[in-house]
Amino acid sequence: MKIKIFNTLTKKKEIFQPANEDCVNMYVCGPTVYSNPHIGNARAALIPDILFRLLKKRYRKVNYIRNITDVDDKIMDAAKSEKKTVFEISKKYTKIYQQNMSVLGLLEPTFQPKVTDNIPIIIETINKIIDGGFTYIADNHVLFDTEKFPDYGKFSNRTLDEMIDGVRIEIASYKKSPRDFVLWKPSDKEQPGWDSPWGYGRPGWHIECTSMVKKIIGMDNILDIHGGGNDLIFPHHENEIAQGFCATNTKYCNYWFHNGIVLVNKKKMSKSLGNVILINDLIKKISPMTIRLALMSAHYRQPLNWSASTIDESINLIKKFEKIFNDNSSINNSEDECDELVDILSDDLNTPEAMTYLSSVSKKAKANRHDKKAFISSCNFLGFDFKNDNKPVKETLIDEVVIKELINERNLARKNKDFDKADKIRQKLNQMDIEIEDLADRTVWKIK
RNA sequence: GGCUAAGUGGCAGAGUGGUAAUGCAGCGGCCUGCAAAGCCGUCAACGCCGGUUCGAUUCCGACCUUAGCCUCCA
Repeated sequence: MKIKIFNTLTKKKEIFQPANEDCVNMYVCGPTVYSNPHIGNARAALIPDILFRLLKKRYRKVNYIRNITDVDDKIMDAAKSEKKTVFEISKKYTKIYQQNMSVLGLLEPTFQPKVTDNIPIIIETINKIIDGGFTYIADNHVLFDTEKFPDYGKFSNRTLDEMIDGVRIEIASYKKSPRDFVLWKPSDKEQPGWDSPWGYGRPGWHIECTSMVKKIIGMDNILDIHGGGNDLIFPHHENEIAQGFCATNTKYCNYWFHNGIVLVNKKKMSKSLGNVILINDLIKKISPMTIRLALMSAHYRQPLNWSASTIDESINLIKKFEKIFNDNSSINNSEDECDELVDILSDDLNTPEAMTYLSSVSKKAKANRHDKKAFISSCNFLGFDFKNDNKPVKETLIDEVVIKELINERNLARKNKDFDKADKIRQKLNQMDIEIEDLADRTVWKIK
């Protein structure tokens, strides 16, 4: 089984070959914990989740690292506006993030390092970069000198001239070049900070990832895979590559993958447009597995347009899957008959094709045991969990007793051939957002 | 302005050097008190202009359009 993945570094689809067959290391940029996670955060976590599952199938040991950035100016701003400490804010949103991801059926990463737990290694990494002569100090900041790294810009395919064309950037006066970036910056007494060789301060934006990678995989080892949203290609990952190389004088990472962003009404989500969709809001309306499926409906490198029809189609499909899954729940829950699915996913995580496959095998599942097993084990592999409460949160607010009484009343009316009354009751249930379905021997209901 | 990705039926979305999956919606039918679900059948598409080729939707080039990045961003 060969896993192919599009490598942003080479701009080609490549066969994945880890540095060490016995242990694969993958790092993915996790959230900065300053607000509620949105559907874009979910996509950025779900794609590596699928890749993680695939890698685990193939390799004995996989270290999946997803960081938590818990020091950042945005967190400081949030603390101010919520009138809480930075620590309270980061703790609160870390918890919500992890809960949200777990509800969506994501596996826990092997490591979830926090920046605040890793200040010593960050200082050590900065020291190595300084020792290599790639930095300068200005206005109490330690800055990375991009002039000293000739490959700077290669990854994101940018030159200084192009960037100056952008002109919208306000360049900090202490920078020698606009593209230089901060490794360490000073904090005042009110701000979070740590003592360092360069005074009391805190790490810049990019250095934490590089440092935590190196801490976990070892300073001189090359990372196999690094992922993140494609809006991180520049400057974040460009800067990581520069730092990562300059800290150890070795290649930083072999394979880079980037997921496309989530669009809402064909526009990127942003607070200013007011179109940010939070996981917490979404799970009130639609089930977690519906969200999971919707996020897989587009190929990961394409933008995913989130719209009413995206949701409707996912709801329809997941209903079918759930029904067939539950009808066959006696079949064991292993993942050992999902070879076809694994083949599909091995080709650059083709999740839309995987959904097509699931759809077709779900139809055949009624007829024969082999397809039943393939369907169940494919669902398991993809993390579709219908056993737990796969229901929108609003469902818990509904009074089951009342509904059951109405259904009984209606069935009595049907028995007496009083169809007028039966239809009226169905109408009433409809108004309560309850949809009913008459089966041969009973009536089932669900939330619309 | 520069860079990147993409443009496939009503919508979503695979895929391919020899005219193209699948899902939703639509239409017709079976089933049903009626619905729903299910099943069967069915209509319908490769942005535009050139080039390469026996042949291109697929390769190459120009153009148009859309989105993203170039500033914090998943």
